Amino acid sequence: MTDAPKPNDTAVDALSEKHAGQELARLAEVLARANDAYHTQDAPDLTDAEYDALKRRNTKIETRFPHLKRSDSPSDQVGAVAAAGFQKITHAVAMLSLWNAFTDDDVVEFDRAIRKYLGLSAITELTYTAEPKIDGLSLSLRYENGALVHAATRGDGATGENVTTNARTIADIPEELAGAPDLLEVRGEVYMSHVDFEALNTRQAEAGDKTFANPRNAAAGSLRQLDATITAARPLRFFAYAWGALSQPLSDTQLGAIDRLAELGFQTNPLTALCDGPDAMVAHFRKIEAQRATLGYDIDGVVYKVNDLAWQSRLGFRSTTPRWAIAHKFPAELAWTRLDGIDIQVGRTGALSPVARLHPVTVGGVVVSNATLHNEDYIAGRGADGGTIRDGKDIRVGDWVQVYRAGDVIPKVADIDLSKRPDAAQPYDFPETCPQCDSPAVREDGDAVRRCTGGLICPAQAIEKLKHFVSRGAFDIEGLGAKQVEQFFTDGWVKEPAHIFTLNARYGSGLQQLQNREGWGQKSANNLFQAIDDKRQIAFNRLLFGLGIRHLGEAAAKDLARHFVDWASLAQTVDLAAGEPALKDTAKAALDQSPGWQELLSIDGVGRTLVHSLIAAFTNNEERASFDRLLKELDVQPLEAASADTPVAGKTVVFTGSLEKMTRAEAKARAEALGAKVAGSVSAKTDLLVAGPGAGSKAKKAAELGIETLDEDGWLALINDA
DNA sequence: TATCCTCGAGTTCC
DNA sequence: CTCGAGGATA
Repeated sequence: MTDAPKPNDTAVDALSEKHAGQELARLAEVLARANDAYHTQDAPDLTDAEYDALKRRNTKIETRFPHLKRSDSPSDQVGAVAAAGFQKITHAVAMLSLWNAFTDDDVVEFDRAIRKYLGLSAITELTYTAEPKIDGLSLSLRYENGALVHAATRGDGATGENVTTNARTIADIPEELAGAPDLLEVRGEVYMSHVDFEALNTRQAEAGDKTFANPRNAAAGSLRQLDATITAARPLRFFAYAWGALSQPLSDTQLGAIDRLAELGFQTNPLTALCDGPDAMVAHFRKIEAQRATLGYDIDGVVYKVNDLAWQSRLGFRSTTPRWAIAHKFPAELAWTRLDGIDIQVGRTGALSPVARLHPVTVGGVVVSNATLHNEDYIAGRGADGGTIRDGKDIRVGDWVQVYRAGDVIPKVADIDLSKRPDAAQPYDFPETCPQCDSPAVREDGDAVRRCTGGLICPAQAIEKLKHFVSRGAFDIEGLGAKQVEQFFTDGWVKEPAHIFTLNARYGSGLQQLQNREGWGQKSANNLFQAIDDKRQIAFNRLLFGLGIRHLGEAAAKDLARHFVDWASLAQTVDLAAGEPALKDTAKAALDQSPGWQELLSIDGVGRTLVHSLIAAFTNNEERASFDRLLKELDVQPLEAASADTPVAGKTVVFTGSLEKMTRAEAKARAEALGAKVAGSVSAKTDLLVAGPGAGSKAKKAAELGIETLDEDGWLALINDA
């Protein structure tokens, strides 16, 4: 496959405009035929490498003659896949992201919060490691009995892509480890040095291939090559800085563990230091910042971690980040450019979101042409950022604006140069009707966003709702992403979720024929129908989340699914509540008159706003009918099991009195990590009371209700089995 | 009632 | 990733 016929690259430069047009037509035809062969038969007529080479040639001609790009250009094909892509790997231990610090005060606050959580006094010794945060992409390497068995990208943190073959080509990644634990997952960053990046771009340019915007993209692009021989030719490097699953600890300190990784043969960062507190951490940060330009590779900050691993494990994790680490980021890069226009996007809930169309400008190594403008007040210079960053100046089309990438990702407007404001520039007039459906767009009292009132009449809302329905946390149908949903909607095939499940019956044969030219063949159509059928069995919480009811997110969907078991009982209770007067406050006798509301509000995490929203959705005839049509197609399963198999899973625990071996926050977090629910007061629903010294009324009440009660040691003994 | 924390919704670029 | 708002808590 590697010695596929090379397209004649020099010829592209020599191509006349006329011949370029003909060549694009030829490539469109050849690639379409290849796609068709790939999707409809099991025997592709081109190898992957040949296919890639032709596609690259096509892109190259399009880059040279942009106006010749065809409407059926192979570069825009939806279903066109050159190869199957990478397999998924589920991380044994999730790869989390880090909480960020932007100021010195944030670092002091980090230290303070940790001391508070652990119950340490201000003078107890607490040291941290500080190391540069490499701007690359994280990788997890799994070694069994000293041999590398697989390498996975971070992905969404829970599941990544299997890039083992590619990782093996990186010199810094050992194939074998001597003296390592039987099981060891090493985590670190794949990156590219500045010199290697420049050289690679020069080579790419000479070969007529695309160049990379920055070393990070070059590293990411190189690691995710389907052809490992390409990865091997790219100068990637690797720094190890953490670990996942282990059969035995590497050390009892963070620094010790890093040293151990170095002994095992990994590169570790030489600027890693031990700091005895916030002052030393900030000092090290300044030192690294001063060396930033001469390091030879990109970094975007400094990472601090609690050095003592026993303390790390006591601190544990918030939902997506560890409590024992933080990334201190360098100030964001800024760039000036012109604001060419303001467009309004309409979201799933009807929210009108203004987006800045910018004259393209490079910020932090990436070309930015859009930026979020949040909402009406933000443009007018009111609201949080408006006041503090740009002194309340309003944003006008034609302005010179300074942009930055918040958290190095989301482009935002930081400032405006009033001296360059065109005389004709007018304050932005925020639309009061939906730009998509002309329905009135209203702002409710105290609300920052203006919303289209069109509901499902509004095509934008309908499409966004469908995209949400097929999204990852909801139905997650393979092969049916945002692009496909949008296409099906415009074609009139799928107007609501139920239509996805009747697609085959209604358009099965039509789909196979009609879509042939657009990248769908019989094979991919069959795959899609199979993927859809696979999701007819769906967990109740995923269904609820997928419906796209306002304020009903992933967490609330789980809470409801846990309480109601099935659709019918939820619907019954919501219908009941709909017939009752809305509850204004929960402490009144009115509760007894509104059993529906009472039941819903009794669910932890469900408040009045969500109940209103549920009632609105269930009493809307159109929406209710569409729910019913959908349910006919589905086989709804109970809530997905959480961390089962712990002694306290699913139990409601209450802590009272003073705890001596851990703080309250710590106890709560540990209990929740084990699948328990922590409540504040004892009721009939309480399963277990943990009472420390000084327990008062709660212990008494628990005794009256006959609830099991443990002291702190008893609790620790119980959970330590887990 | 005020304060803290978590969740939901929206966004960009690769 | 960030902001705003909802919900829990003191």
